[in-house]
Amino acid sequence: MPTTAPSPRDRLLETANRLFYSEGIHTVPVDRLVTEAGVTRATFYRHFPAKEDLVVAYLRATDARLRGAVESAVARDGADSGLSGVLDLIGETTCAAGFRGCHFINAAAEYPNASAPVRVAIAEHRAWFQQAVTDLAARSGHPDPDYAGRVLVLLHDGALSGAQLDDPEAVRRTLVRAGRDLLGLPAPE
Amino acid sequence: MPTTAPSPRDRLLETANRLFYSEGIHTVPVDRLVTEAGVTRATFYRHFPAKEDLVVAYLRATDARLRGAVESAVARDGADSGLSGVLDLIGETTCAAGFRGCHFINAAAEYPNASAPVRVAIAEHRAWFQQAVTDLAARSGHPDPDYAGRVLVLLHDGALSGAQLDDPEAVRRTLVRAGRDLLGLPAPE
DNA sequence: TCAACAAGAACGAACGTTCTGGCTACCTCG
DNA sequence: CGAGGTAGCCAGAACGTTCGTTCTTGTTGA
Repeated sequence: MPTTAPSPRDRLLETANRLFYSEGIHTVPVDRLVTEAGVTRATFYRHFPAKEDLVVAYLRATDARLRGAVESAVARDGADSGLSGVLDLIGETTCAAGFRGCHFINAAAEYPNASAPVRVAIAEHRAWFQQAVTDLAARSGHPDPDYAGRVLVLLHDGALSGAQLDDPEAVRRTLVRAGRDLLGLPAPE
Repeated sequence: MPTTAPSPRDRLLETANRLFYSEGIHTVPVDRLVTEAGVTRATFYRHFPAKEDLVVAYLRATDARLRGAVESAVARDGADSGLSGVLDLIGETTCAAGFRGCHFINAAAEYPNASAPVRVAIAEHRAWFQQAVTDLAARSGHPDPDYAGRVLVLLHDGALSGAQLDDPEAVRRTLVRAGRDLLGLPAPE
């Protein structure tokens, strides 16, 4: 039996995630969103006062999904610190089909005003990730976890940009090797 | 005596560089461009058949400027390989006032179609930079210049994204330290 | 009965682009 | 030298389209 159909709001969020990520935000009109989500304009504006509110909701949903993915990757690493799992996760992400860079960096390019709600959501996501990898570095016994965390963020951002514009597989290999070198992790089997 | 006034085309390019970079491309209408450049619409469309042609010209002009900046940084390094100078150049760039990330990565976020002329210009710029730092790594005697070049691009892209969204000075320090670690350069004085 | 939704028309603003008309500088050819 | 043409530019109106947002009406299900 089919599961219950997702609510209009969820369909809008799912459509927003697909279209905003693959085609950009300003280039996707409300028309496309409501058509492909199978809802009417009235329904759209009942759930989101304006298009920008959907953008923020889209980023927050993406943030929640990524937090879950990192948690899983860390858990998969078992007794290890989790840093290796996070490196692998980034590498897998950048090589996935339809990959088009970082949801948040891309959105920031379209919202230059640093105090816009969109930018607040971006800043919150980045602050979480920075803290998460710094904690992992500390847990792994790295002598300078703050530095290690910042390097991981640097490599992460660079990989997400490069994998979209250059050769994704080469970027993935470089990321994993450089991450392990810089963090003092052993080479993979 | 004042130098001769720049041509309408040059004023358009200069205005495009300023506005596109600081506010994004789709968010800046042709109205703003012609008003702030002090030209008329007719003049605009005489030099550029469409807005997208100005975007491409803006990216190519930026590309030329960056090539010159890297050349100067390498030359400043004197007898050294030039890698140190390039690292410092990136660090200075990311901390400059009005910095808003990479011209090319930002533009790519607004032009998802990988075969668009804008994306071609972006690819050409990235191919040049990749080759340039790889050459420098080879000249410095790095045992694996291809790997070193790719790491430098990774760090560069990450720094440009991070400096815009996080603490620029911390990003700069992390970039220089990580770059020197990987390249086996001595720590700065 | 009421709130959520479908369907679609409608609105005002903003967009990229084209057009009309007049002014000025420069080149050409007598 | 000087008349006449040509090309580049200014000023601003105009066009057709698309955008984000609102409104109207009718239907469904709790």
